[in-house]
Amino acid sequence: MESVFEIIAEPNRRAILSFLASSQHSVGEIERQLRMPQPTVSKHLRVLREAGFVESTVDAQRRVYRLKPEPLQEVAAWLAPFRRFWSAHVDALERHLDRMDQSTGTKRKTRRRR
Amino acid sequence: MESVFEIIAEPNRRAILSFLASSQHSVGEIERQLRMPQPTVSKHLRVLREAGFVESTVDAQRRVYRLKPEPLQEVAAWLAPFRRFWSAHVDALERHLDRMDQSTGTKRKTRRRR
DNA sequence: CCTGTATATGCCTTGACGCGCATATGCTCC
DNA sequence: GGAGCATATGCGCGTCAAGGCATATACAGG
Repeated sequence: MESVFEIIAEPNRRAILSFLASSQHSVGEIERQLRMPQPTVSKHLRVLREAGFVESTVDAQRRVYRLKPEPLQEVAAWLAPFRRFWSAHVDALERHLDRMDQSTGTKRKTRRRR
Repeated sequence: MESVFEIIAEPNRRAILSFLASSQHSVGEIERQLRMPQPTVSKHLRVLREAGFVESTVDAQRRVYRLKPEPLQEVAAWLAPFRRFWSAHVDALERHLDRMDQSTGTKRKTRRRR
């Protein structure tokens, strides 16, 4: 689990990050908001913390987690070179994002009959 | 292998994408440039193709692959909400990226100053 | 057709990771 | 200092994806 990309490959971790984007939260708040078992939350937070995505401060028995920007900026940095490329394709994107809201079924049937 | 994030979690696939960002290339060119076995290249290209990251056209026996923008834009879309949050932390980023230059092989030559 | 080249696919093994569950650690307050 | 809450960690299991290798398909030219 070294690269930032592997870290954000996990849906629950992305959910945690998005939740923390609004403001900082305790473990319990994350647990309730995202409806995942507490050990799961703690484990993901550990991964995120060790990768530098979040940091925590202690408030009595609670631990409050907040975002750290660097790793996500690293993702953005990798993404940047592609931006030039897609400026030409802007409207194709909008159609794409619209389409994939409900369909997660990524099954393509490239049967070539003619 | 459903989400775009899992797709780009694989280093070889990111390498292929980055290579294709410059221009389109055949499978053999990718194979030689990135020095990976041909079946590996084909398998990753299959994944990328089915996820909509690339498309191919046939040129005699060759298959020429080129980028499609939508999935990467999807990543950018997920990343967008965090951007507001970073703006405060800009210089912390530069330090971070500077530090990880030699570990990841990402090229960066930004000089910090104060 | 047959050979060589370019690309794709199938099978197998291996290793990593996420989860559930139980349990441990830590802190607060009475 | 003991009870109770908040969070962390250890363990075992199932799953799934990546790599290596062999092989299959497709196409071009002699």
